[in-house]
Amino acid sequence: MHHYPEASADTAVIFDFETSGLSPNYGDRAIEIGAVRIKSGKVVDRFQQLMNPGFRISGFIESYTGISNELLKDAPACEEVMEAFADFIGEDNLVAHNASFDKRFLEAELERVGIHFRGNIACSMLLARRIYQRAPNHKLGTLVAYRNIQAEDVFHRALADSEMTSRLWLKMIEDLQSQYLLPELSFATMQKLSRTPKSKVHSFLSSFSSE
DNA sequence: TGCCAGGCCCTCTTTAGGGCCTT
Repeated sequence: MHHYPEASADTAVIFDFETSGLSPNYGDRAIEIGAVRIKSGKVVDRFQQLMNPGFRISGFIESYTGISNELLKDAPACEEVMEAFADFIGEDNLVAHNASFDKRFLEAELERVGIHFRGNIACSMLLARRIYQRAPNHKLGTLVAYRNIQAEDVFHRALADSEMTSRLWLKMIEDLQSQYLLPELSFATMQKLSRTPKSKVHSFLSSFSSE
């Protein structure tokens, strides 16, 4: 897999996992993957698949996600789905909301099928904490409302959350471009911004725009 | 319905603690 951090920020795969819990190191597995591919700011492809983790999920996860054990019973195994998702990712850069969480599951599930993921992942939450410092909080649902982004009819399903994260990602690009008069933002610049101390965000963007 | 992990980030910090996010 080759990845291109110098690629434009508006071309990427935005993805989201639903899982049986919080930690793959403690036996949790993916139960659903959803993704939206954007190219030059437009949605050009989608991926959504439930997957059977091989055990019953808790009642908490059933009600949190709306994904029942009954639904998972006939779903393909994680390994089969993850191989297909690796093909879907291809060479694109990745985005997720609170990416450290989704990255852990992506790496753990891909390792199970012999794929060592080495791509770039940007975090929309870290960016939103810098760009929307006055938002009430930086949960996906709050940011969607805060920025008047079209919501899906459900939350906590993989494709719906991916769709909303993709809209948030594009909105952040749009807001940065209009606020700092930037002609184009690279994926790498977005990643750098997500690691810039909050107090230095303005100077980072100002210096970048004058380069 | 929740507090199982872990990275980020602030503060009454660095020999640490706790809230925010994700499921």
